[in-house]
Amino acid sequence: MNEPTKEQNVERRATSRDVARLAGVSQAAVSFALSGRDGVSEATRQRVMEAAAALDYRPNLAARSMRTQRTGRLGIAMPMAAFHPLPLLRGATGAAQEEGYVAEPLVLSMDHAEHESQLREYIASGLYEGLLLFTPVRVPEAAGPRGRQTVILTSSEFDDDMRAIGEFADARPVGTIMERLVQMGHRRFLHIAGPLEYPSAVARRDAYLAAIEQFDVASLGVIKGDWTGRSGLEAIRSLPDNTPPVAIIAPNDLAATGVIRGAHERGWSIPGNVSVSGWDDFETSELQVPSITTVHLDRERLGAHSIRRLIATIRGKAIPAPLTDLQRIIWRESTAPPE
Amino acid sequence: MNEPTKEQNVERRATSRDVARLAGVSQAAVSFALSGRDGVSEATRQRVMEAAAALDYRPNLAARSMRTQRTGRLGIAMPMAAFHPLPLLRGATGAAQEEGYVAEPLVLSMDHAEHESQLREYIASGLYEGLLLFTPVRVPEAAGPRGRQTVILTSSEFDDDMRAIGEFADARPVGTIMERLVQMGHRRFLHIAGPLEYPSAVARRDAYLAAIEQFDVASLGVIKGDWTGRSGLEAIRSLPDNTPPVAIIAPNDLAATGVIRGAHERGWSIPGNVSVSGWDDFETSELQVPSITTVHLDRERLGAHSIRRLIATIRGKAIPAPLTDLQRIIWRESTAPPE
DNA sequence: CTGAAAGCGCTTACAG
DNA sequence: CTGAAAGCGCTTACAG
Repeated sequence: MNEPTKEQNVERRATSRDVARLAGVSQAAVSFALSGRDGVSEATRQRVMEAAAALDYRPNLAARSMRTQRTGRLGIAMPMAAFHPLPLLRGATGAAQEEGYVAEPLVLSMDHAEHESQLREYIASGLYEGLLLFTPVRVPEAAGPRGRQTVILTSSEFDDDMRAIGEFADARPVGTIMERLVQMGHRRFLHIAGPLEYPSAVARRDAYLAAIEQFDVASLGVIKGDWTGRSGLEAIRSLPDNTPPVAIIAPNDLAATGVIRGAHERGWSIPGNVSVSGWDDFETSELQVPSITTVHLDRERLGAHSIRRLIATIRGKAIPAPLTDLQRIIWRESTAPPE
Repeated sequence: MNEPTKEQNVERRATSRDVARLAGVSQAAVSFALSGRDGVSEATRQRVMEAAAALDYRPNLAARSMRTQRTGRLGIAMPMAAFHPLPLLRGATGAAQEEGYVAEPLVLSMDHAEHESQLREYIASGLYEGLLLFTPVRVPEAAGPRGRQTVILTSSEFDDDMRAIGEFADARPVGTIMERLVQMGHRRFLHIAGPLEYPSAVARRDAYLAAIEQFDVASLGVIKGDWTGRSGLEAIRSLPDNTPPVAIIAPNDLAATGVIRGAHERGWSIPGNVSVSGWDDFETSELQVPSITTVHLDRERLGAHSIRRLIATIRGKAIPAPLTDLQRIIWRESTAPPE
């Protein structure tokens, strides 16, 4: 541990005082100019900007945080099993930075049962002004430190947000996929649902049931799964031997991969006897045999939008308009007319 | 923007002063007791601990950072294309927290050419005491702010670290896999290498070549790939029609998936005509048909160890002993005796 | 529009 | 072993 005063000898990072000195103005003027506040002449603002650039000045976040009583930090809670978290994180951190925040992922354990206590701890730490939750956990109100609330946005709110575009906006690709499959000649469907704690899983199941009704086709059932590949495999194993050709709507590409394996086990051809669609567009999905029809999600935009929504909530400003065209269906070999 | 003094009215988070008051000691005693430093009696220490617990006291990190002139932040730079980043992040953040640091991922763009400038920016920001680099980028010395160095640990150092266990420790599974394949009857091998900017790709290629020599078998070549599935697909397409049964060592499961698709295209059976091994143990790998023989990596332990190594370097302390048993070969359907 | 000053919460050298 | 004090760099109310 060095004594800080010693380090004064070393060349140190420029402070707002240094900028003020170089620009020939007061430290207050620097602060006002840099934050874009009124009360400083254009000429002064200009000189401050130049001085700041010349010194490569960057505000000390710790000092700002202490003075403003805000941490400037946002947490993004996601279960360790999350798929493709990096694009979402990149979108989120980029959008956060534009607004002067730092966003960091809070990786929750594999065991879903531990999520609530982990989240409580993050809230209690008081480190985060806001939390984005990509796990369906009920968080206690006012679990934060006394006197400072942590703003929490849950994935169900995103789902609601997306749904706002139209009915089942988030799950709309389900209907679109089924419509096309019906056009191909499919008359029998099966849905493997995700865990129903996830609003997105509920929305997709509801979209599935709505499409069954709308297109007047048969549903062989809705099997409750859990996003895993095993749930897809088990679903196929549970079908009777005399199952006729069927189109399966799986909750993601992993479960779809399990479905394909299960069909192989039973000697059913894909897509001849069984068509299957996934969700998420894994990197392997376009290469597997058969390649998997899936729904691609623009995670980077979703991350950026979610953070902007969180920041708007923190600041009490208007919520940004919901995103459109976030999802895209990719047709591949795992779906075809029934034989 | 609220005026901070107003918030004094609201119930606020306990400070070290509050703890001192409750424990009936000085603020200095609280600081000393909590940091475990000498110069405070056991009885005092006890009272401080109790008071801190009663008030749910947590030190204000911004204030500490300002006083100590340290940010307490570590960055983990990883390309957006990284596989399974969350377990590694969880291991890293957990280990960082134990040492009083906060570790955050810095997600670099898809375009490798941008990595260097992105890293320069992170270093120049002065926000990070240390950086862990999971991208093979040469970073300029002393790119950090004047007077405070950012400690940087690159993935090549991890590779070196792992290799310290024995020759090619990191790549040792390559030799083990090939030995077993030779025992199965394989005499012809092919290696698809990862991009050779990655020390791990070089190590695996070298391990491959060493095994070819050691077991006195034929190598059909080393094809330079880039971790993508396409590189596996292209590798197969480039082989002549009369290619005899061969065992392929792919750089990861994604490339192995490409190999399998390529073999299908050409009408070659897997694993009859072509055996293939991957690396990384994707979630889909055990479910694909055929399931993929692979190398599983304990990313959580790797993340924790890498961070401990970084912190030890920052503090000028002894580097922790290298990890063993970080990798595990998983034998699956994609490898079998040649037909 | 500017300058001088206060204070966020912490750690640590210093005097007792 | 304790207490009083300084100071990290910032933002902002206040007086001019």
